[in-house]
Amino acid sequence: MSELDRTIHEPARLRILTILSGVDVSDFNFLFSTLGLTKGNLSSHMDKLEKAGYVEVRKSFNGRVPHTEFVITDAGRTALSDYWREIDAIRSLHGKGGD
Amino acid sequence: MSELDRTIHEPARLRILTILSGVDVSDFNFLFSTLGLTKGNLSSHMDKLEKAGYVEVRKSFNGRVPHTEFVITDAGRTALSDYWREIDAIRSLHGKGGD
DNA sequence: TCCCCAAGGGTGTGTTACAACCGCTCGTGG
DNA sequence: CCACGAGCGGTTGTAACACACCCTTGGGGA
Repeated sequence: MSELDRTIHEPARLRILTILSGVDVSDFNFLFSTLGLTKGNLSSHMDKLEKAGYVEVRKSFNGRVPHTEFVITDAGRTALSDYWREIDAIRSLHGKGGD
Repeated sequence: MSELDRTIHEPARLRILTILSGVDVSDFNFLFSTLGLTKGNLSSHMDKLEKAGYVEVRKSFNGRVPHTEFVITDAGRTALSDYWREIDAIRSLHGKGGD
């Protein structure tokens, strides 16, 4: 009965990871405006994802303006697809006998 | 950006509701042994599901032995399928542009 | 030139919510 | 009288989210 990965299960992070799994790279502002989180909140979610090893954070400079980009890691991809597998497993609990 | 129903999103309750959606009726002991939760924990989850109107609790007596059964309500079924719809929506965020 | 403000990208704090566990209870059957 | 079914209540710990604030840079106006 492997438990769902709580790092991923949180809706905000699930959205983030799923988005990242579909693009090569995404920047702070895109996620910020897409997700409707506060910057602080987004920042701490990204922090958590980075600490879990699911995303790589790339800080660059556009001239002198800091620019933060995020890339999903292999571990992140793996964890995400495991997560979806788990979700599907739960979904298919529908139909078990139990009376 | 409708938010996921947190009542359902909790893994234990997601499993419970999904199981209930596939059987006519399920009793306390079945869920207890299936899910591997403590009784107190299971009880409080069921309480939350009942308060949300997602399950109906049927307390009967087998002779004099209390027997508790749970049935998913229409509201529960609706909320659950909405939930799966939402999950699918998130899942399909995969593929949005954002560079 | 100086001033001020906005925007990018955060940090730190506090509140609120809630999951999970434990111990207790209360009734019943053996 | 002991165990079991079923559940309640309290506690603990953690986490999300908001909010307020910070620092830096770029740009506009007087």
